[in-house]
Amino acid sequence: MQNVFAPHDHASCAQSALTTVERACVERGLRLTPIRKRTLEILLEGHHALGAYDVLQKLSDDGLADKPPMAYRALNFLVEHGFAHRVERLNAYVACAHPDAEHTPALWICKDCHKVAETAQAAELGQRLGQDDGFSVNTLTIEAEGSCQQCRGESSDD
Amino acid sequence: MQNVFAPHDHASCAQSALTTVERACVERGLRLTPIRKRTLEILLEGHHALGAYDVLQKLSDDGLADKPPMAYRALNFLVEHGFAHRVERLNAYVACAHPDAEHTPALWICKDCHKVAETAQAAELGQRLGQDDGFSVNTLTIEAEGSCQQCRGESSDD
DNA sequence: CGTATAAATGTTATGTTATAACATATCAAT
DNA sequence: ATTGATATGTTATAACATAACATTTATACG
Repeated sequence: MQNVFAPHDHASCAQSALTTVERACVERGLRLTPIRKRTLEILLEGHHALGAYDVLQKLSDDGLADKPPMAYRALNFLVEHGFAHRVERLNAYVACAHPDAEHTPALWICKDCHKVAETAQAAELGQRLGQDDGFSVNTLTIEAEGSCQQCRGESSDD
Repeated sequence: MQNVFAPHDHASCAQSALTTVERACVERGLRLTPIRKRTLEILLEGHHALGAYDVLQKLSDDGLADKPPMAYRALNFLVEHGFAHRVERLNAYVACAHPDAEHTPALWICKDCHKVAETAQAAELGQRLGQDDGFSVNTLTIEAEGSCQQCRGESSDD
């Protein structure tokens, strides 16, 4: 699931993510309008974080949107519902593949291939860290920059 | 140390942080120039994150700097040397009080009082989280937004 | 001392990211 | 069909950040 850094059948990877989101929207009564759907597709083209203006450019190429608020609204919709994540370190956005309810991802940003991976184990972590100091966590951001195994050309037991 | 949310003698808190940084600069051969020193003092005025332009305004009031790059350069100096941290979630900057070598802080942003606290336990955490997936972490960002004990008006065993 | 060189500051201009505010259109329920 | 909520269209501007180059100041060393 989470090794987006490794070679994989990306077409089916993206397709399955899209299908999952489509289903989730039906289930939850959310409207995956053309702009929103296309925005998700754009993010799903690769495991890279895209800036809002990159997305806007592509939406514009498709004749779907041509002004910043349009892209931001679509991106915010996706982020709000957990279909995409904002990468704070990059001021950019990346598609999410598990649109199941709330989740607090940890994001792994490879400085070499610029792909961004996601793992899910961060939620209780924040609660736990905060607890010691009486801090009640609403949202937690965990982002690491470094290099993925593939870019380091190393074997798994390095 | 880390409970900046609780009432405390802030004048001495800020003074001691400044002194520590001054010493560290001498030790490490760094130049704490007037702009840099004043920038740190500005950040130390409270435990709040300030935007670069907020800092710039204050520097300008003091006749020390009046153009964006000046503020950014001073802030970047402080961040590079661990005397301040950038809060990614806020695009803002907060003073650090332990200028001892490298450290990866976890930042706690109270949405009510807007103070930002820092704890230090995050470094190995990143390594550990990454290890499972063969990701080699260079830098780690951990930021939580929520509410501090003081703002919740709760006792410590809530 | 004086001059070379590195570091810091000064300045212009512009690039990049994001939202406020308000108008219009579309959808969904009665 | 009317209404109310949601989404989109549009203008304008706010907020954050840096590239590129000129000038000044500090420091090192002959």
